[in-house]
Amino acid sequence: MEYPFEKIERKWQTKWSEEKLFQAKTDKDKKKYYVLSMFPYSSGALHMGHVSNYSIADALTRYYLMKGFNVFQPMGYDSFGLPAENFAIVNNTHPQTATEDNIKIMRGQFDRVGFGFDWSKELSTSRPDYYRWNQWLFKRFYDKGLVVRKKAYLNWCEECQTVLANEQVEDGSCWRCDKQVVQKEMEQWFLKITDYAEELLDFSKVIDWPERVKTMQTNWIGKSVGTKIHFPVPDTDQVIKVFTTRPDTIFGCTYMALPPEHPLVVKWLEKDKDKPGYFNIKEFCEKTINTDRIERTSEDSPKEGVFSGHYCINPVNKEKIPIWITNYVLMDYGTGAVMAVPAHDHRDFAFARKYDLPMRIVIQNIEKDLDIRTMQEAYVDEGILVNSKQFDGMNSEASKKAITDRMEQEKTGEAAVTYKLRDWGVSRQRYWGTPIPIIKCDKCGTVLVPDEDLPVELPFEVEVGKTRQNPLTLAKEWLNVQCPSCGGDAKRETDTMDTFVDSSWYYARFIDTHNREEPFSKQKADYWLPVDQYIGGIEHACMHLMYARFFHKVLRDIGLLSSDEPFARLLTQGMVIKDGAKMSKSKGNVVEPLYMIDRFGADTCRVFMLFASPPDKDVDWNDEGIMGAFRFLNRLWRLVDSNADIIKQYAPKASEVPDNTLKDLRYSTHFTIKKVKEDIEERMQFNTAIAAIMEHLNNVTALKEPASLSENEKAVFSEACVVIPRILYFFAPHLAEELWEMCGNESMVHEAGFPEYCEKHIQKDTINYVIQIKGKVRGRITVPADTPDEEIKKQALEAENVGRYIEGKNVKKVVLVKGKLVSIVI
RNA sequence: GCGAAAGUGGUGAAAUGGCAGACACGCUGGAUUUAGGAUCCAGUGGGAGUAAUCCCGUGGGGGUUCAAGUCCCCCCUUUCGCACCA
Repeated sequence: MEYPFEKIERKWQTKWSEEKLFQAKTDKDKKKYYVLSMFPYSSGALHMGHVSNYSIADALTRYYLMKGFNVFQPMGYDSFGLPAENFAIVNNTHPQTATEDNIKIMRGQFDRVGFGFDWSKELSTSRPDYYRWNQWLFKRFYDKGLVVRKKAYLNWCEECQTVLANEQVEDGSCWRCDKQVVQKEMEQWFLKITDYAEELLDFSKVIDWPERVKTMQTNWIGKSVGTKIHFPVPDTDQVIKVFTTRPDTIFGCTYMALPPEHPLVVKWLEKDKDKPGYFNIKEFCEKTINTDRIERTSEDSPKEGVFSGHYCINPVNKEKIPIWITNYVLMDYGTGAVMAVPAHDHRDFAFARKYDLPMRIVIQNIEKDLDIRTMQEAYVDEGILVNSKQFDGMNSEASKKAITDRMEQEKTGEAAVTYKLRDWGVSRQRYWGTPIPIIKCDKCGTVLVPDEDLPVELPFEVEVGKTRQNPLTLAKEWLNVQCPSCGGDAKRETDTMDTFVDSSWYYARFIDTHNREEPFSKQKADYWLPVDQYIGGIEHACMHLMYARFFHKVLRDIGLLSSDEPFARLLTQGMVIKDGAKMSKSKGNVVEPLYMIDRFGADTCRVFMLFASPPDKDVDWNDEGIMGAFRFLNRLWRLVDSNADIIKQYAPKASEVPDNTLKDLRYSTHFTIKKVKEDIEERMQFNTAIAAIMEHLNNVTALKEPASLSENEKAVFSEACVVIPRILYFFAPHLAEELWEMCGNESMVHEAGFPEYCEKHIQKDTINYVIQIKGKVRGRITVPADTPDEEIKKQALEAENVGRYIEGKNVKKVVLVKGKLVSIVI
């Protein structure tokens, strides 16, 4: 009843594996196509999102394989990280054991779906032969000055007991466990991604990335161009530098705003103990620093502050202005100081009104004169300068440059650029990650582990989860080492690397997984990279994808490869949705891929996932929907199964048959080839390609009793059937191979290549024209394809049902759209 | 608040400015019996009509055009991202 998918799928999976079909070899004479799906976390189970993602990638892999490309589609596991450690704690096992077990399970599941992965290049980031190169690269970054150790206020997750990068904080909560993140001052290792901020803004070297992702990264990097202005503190050698995008408002600056973390404020807190108001200031600073970051930086939290008792000098007019300590200035943006211009900035306005600080209008609105006494809000738009001495009368735009130029001459300021992007803190206070290859020696300070001592392996014998502490700090044998420099007693760095380091260059390791001498050979990198098509979820737009671009550029700059970008084309695939929500255990709407494969086969699952919606949109899973895909494959099976003899005998003869035999079916055959090719290559839209194949199958099965056809007709029928495996291969590869064999072929489908269509079979000799009158369809005619334009128009005017609309009316114009319609204007 | 994307039948969705709803699900009626989540046939946006045919219809309102789901302007809704960024 149902086609024997289980037997078929096992048979062809074995065959592909035996033939090493997907094992890629570096071959300069062949055009390469590197397809990569974001590798999964080693959770131990594939979910529908994976099946959807990998079905897209596999379709492309097999399509380009058929087209004769040297395709490469590797797979591996992102296997370091907190969940494994937490799992191990709960289940009283070891993260390594749990991870390796999970990988075995997942590999088994992958095999069931039959994806064309090159398993000879498999990697797993938690294995020393991978993470030793994390350490090696960390050292190269260090040598280049891209690793720094800084003290900073960092996002700390109490639940996970670790620091998080800004990118890993979502709405103030940990991206892993959802617990509120707190601020904690710590010393950390940072990678200087900000050194590459400018280049990361440049997307000219990628071929095709979604605009959305480019915009998200651009906003995240947050470049702004402005001026740095120096405000000296009288009677000291202190200078407060501020960054502003509005130097045109400098004459309106009536106070200086500093955050409590500002070094000057910290200094004052130490030495001003006897000054009046000290207690107040100290209390305010402590309260503000301890306020939750989200609460403090939320736009609608009230602006508060306290006068510091100190003043500074506005360099343009030498005015003495008070310095306020405030809760609305951030230490880690710009210079950590703001020149407050209440008349022209919303925040400063609110603050000045609250504390009754002076305001001065220096930008006049061209349309409506501003008046301090009546202003309800700051005027933040640009305008004409007033109260600005020699700059009066200039417009904002011109004055920005003029004022900055003047400051540069007087050495009181300079043009400057700042970014929102912060350096990437990579230290994690947890066990299950790459050890940072650093030794701390009391005598020599920070010493790098020599290359020949890499990898620094994670000690296996640790007490994971016994305390809240990082187990590495308790692993005495591992922790205590000799300093490589002086030979004295020293200790290892116990922080491990953020797992995003692992995924920042794995696409490059894949091309040379087993290289023991270097992370990958440059020669191979220059052939295989960049990845031609990268596929994964949008959630990585500002994290993984940006880190990987950063890494790639550094790899280039240290001479390991030559390309500028890691991923030439990026597809962000949608999520799998069920009952209006993302599948998740907590919602109880999870569909297990293995259950579906058991019931309907891997091919049906793939076809359904690809058919349900275009790849970049969410897929709506519904249990009825998959039946449609299953019925389609069954109908196809029955067609070939019951006509195999005819197809075997007559398929080779199709090209010799007169063109007019079963013309419509022939048209369907060749048109479908064209449609599938264009949908994949030009639009990467698999749902319409599959719909076209379904439609073609409907056309073929509309022909009843093929056995009673004439010889020529049998040949055309056979051609129509035998083409299907070749255009279905990348969606339902197992069934396609089987059908192809049933049709009498000994080769595998990809060897036959993607079929060519014949232009002459998709030419129609009669054409249907729609006749529109005032934009509405009022009739139709069928004319021979070679009918002259004038004749078509003439016939259109005479057509049935048209007469009653144009009778007695003046026909002003007749528009002919060749091959489509005639529009009559009356 | 700022920015981006989207809004089409009962459902998932199709439509280089050119017949809106391909393909599929679901549903209705019929055939068949092997009673399976089977197969086959017919129908299926709303309304009027025996029918030919006609009217209405792509979130709402304007506009451009012989012709608009598609292009332009305004508005509404939803989703996503950013959010005191000086």
